[in-house]
Amino acid sequence: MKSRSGKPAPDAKAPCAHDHALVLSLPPDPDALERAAGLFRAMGDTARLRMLHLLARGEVCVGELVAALGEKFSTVSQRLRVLRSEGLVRRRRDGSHVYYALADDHVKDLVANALAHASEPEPANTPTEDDE
Amino acid sequence: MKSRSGKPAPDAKAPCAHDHALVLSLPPDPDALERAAGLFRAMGDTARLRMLHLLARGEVCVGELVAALGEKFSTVSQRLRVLRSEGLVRRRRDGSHVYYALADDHVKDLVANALAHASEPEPANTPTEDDE
DNA sequence: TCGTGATTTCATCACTTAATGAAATAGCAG
DNA sequence: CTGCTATTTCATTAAGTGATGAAATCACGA
Repeated sequence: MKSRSGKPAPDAKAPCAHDHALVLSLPPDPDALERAAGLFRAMGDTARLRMLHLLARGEVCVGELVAALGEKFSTVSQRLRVLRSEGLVRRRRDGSHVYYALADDHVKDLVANALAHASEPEPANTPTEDDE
Repeated sequence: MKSRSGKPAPDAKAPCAHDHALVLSLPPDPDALERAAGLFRAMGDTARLRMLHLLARGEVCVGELVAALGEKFSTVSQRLRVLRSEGLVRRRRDGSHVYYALADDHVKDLVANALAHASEPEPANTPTEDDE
């Protein structure tokens, strides 16, 4: 009994069923604001973002991440802790190995969104303003 | 050779025309990764995120922001500088007043997305895993 | 030009955060 | 239990970041 209540049922096709316009017109709930900032903060690090990008393909165990990134175990583990504390990644244990993956498609979407945005120069914006 | 290749011309209706799945399957371009992290870093601050949320409704001049947030001019200005350096906000000068607004709908989407995500507890995830 | 309101820049200081080696913990095979 | 591999936790240290007052700009009207 949460969202999709009074809405005219936006069907199940949209990648994200949240009512963005509504959220933005609502008063900024301090708690949600803080959590959202926490999400961004955790993603606001090149190394961590790279990890998220790696995890976007699917489950990867810590050792693989260490190998793939060429970092120390403790470093990778710390980063994973941060990501997990913000609910960005999910953890699964299999024997002596621990597998990590993105928590949900929402995260995948955020990462993809930002990377796509960062990849393109500008979709024809800032027409004639002083820039830089 | 950029995006929107096989897409049937997404016209001006979709909120985001990027091919997310593609971006995630691509090798992590260091440069894009860094810029994306920069975006998140700039948004990863409660105060700045609150400002973005405010700006999501439309143009606001610095003085209004100062009044609305109850902060000092220099503080607000510094935050705006950070947001602008990451291309998150746009600036328009009108006489002695300066108006700020979100750079594009992409930013609006990111903010709304994160706030929506942060507002909901969990879409039925981490069923029986150790949490915390 | 001078004065004033609006906004930005600068230097500084307090606070936060990331990387890291060492030590601890967990799971498993002997 | 012992040893071994996989992973996390801890404490420390180095670097990064935000808020802020003072000074500098900017635009405008007298």
